[in-house]
Amino acid sequence: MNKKRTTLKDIANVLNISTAAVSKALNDDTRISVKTKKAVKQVAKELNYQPNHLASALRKGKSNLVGVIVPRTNSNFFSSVVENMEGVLNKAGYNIIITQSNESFEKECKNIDALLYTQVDGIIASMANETVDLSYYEKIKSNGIPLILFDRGENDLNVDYVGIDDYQSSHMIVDHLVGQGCKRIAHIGGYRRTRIFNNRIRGYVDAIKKHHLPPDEELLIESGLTLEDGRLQIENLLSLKNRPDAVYVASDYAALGALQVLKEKGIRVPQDIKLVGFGNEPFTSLVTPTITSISQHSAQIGRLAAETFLGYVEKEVVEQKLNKLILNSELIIRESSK
Amino acid sequence: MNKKRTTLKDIANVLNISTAAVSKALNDDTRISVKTKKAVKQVAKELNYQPNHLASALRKGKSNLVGVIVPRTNSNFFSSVVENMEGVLNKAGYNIIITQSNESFEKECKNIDALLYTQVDGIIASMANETVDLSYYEKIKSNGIPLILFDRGENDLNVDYVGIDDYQSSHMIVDHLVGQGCKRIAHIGGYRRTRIFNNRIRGYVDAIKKHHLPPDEELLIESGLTLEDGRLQIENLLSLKNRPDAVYVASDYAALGALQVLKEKGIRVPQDIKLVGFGNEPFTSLVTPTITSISQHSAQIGRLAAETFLGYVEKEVVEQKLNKLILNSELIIRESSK
DNA sequence: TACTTTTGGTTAATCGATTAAACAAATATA
DNA sequence: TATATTTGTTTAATCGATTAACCAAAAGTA
Repeated sequence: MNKKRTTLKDIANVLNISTAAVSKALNDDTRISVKTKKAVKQVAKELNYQPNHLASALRKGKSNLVGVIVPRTNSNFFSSVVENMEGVLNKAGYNIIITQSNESFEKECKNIDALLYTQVDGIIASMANETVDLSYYEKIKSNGIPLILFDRGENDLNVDYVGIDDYQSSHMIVDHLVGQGCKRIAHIGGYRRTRIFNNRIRGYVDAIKKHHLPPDEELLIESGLTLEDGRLQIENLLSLKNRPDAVYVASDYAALGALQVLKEKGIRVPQDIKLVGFGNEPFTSLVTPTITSISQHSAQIGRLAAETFLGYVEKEVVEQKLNKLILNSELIIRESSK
Repeated sequence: MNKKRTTLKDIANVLNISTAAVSKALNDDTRISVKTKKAVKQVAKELNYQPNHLASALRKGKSNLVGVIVPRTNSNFFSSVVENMEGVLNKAGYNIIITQSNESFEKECKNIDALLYTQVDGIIASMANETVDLSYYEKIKSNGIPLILFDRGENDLNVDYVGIDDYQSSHMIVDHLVGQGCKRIAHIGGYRRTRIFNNRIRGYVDAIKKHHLPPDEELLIESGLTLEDGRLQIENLLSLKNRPDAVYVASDYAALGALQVLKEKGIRVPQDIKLVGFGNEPFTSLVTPTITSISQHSAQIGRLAAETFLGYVEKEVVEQKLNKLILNSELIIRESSK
């Protein structure tokens, strides 16, 4: 019934003043008397006035909306990143629109279009695995709104980036395994074309060298890092004449797949082979044995990405300073590597 | 540099026609000549024209945005629901705004305000556990936009609802356990005040009766259903003189907690005690033993909720027919109960 | 007193797209 | 030929909030 939302005009009519006065009163303009302000706010409450965002955003040329694109929200990492991002942005008066690419390039493009169409004031994104064509991201830049990438970010784009130090993380893992007495450490990694996986591989290779362990091509594998990939690649490693005594897997899901196979074959973890994952997904502490993994400080990544965005919109001067924030990760040591 | 987005006016100027003609051409109005349409679309592409959603939404009084509120996106259930919802809505020309309540009533209220402020055309929500005060949901209704609840929905609100048949699900579980030879089946449930948990409890009690098993108050426990709660309550059950031979836990997380304790104590699952969870979270098939659970058809719930919304906005006549869609669930039998 | 400031507003333009109403030119119909 | 209809477009109003520019009245100041 009561479909009509109350507008500034309705309030103005009640008090017999102009809509401009009402608008200013609600925004606490100094040129409006305390008395009028009180009256306006009173009537606004009575009529259950809800400002029309579309109108004000249109007029002000600013929507106070930030678009967020993630591969999927269904991992702990991304959901925690988003939650913290939202906390920071809400406090600054922004609301966020979360979209999922489902790891699909096509969906990601659609999301970007939808967000631009909604006139978001900025976009914070983590790219889909598939994404290699960056023209859609260029589109964001050419729209003149800030773009901040996190976790998965091709930096050829020349935009801000927040993530962890993957190279350094690999060092931590190898150091730990060597400390546990391992001499043949394998790495089931992602594909080199994705920057973060390339960095993990580089870190692994350099750390192996650092410890004067014999490098062995057979011990380094690239894969898609799904659970299935983990199962498949551990089989390959087990079929070697000279089996590894430790496996560092660049994703928790693949690590879990590897663990399943090891258990099925009666190979004891960590006694026979030590295992380390990456990402600190909740299940790593739920399975038996619990899996050692790298925690990516999702909360901090979320906050920093949000603050980077705010740095752009809150400053008058749009200084195009590039921020590349590389955080340290943390090695969570659990049963699988002790 | 190129901060100015191109507008209808820019296109109109290039072609020396009115903005009205441009608008109509882009919307394929029949009164515009094919020639003009072609020219307009051509120029639009050249100037990289992006329609301003705020302006058109303001004018049309319709934002083509649907707000979605979930407790958290980080479970497989909700993320799958949302994904499917989005699929249906996108096809109908709607974009969605996902918000998380983090199970907090306060956050939920803020989300509702933010969504209304953004002028969404409707809201699809699953309520936070905390939520008992429904005034904010009333606010949505009084705004005149459709409200559809799923999974967690207090139906006193008199709004549409999509969910599974919890009562029936309990029956399936008990039937299955009885079929496996169990005689003392315990239930670690949620709090009765939440409708879905109450239904699960009712189903459990009635199914026990149906099979002529002796009802035992000690075997029915209400709890918060976190992993910790699962650990705690299984301890209670184990300390009984007469232990249960099966435990039906109303959440996978709590079931996992129970499983951990059972394993720690050397009690074999399923040989000594059979275990069933609820929700079919991915980890149920990852842990050892894999956990039998109830799958909630998240994809279907998402699609149906979206379609229910479309039913409101696409029909001219706003018939306030209430839809309560109760779907059948599916029992996924795994190692823990065989 | 005469002029300047301050106070507290009002008017009107604006954001960009849509659309009802108007209208000129072309075409059809009687 | 005269009138009616169709085609293709323009004009102008509109959505609701904001804001630059303006103005009248009250208060301050020389």
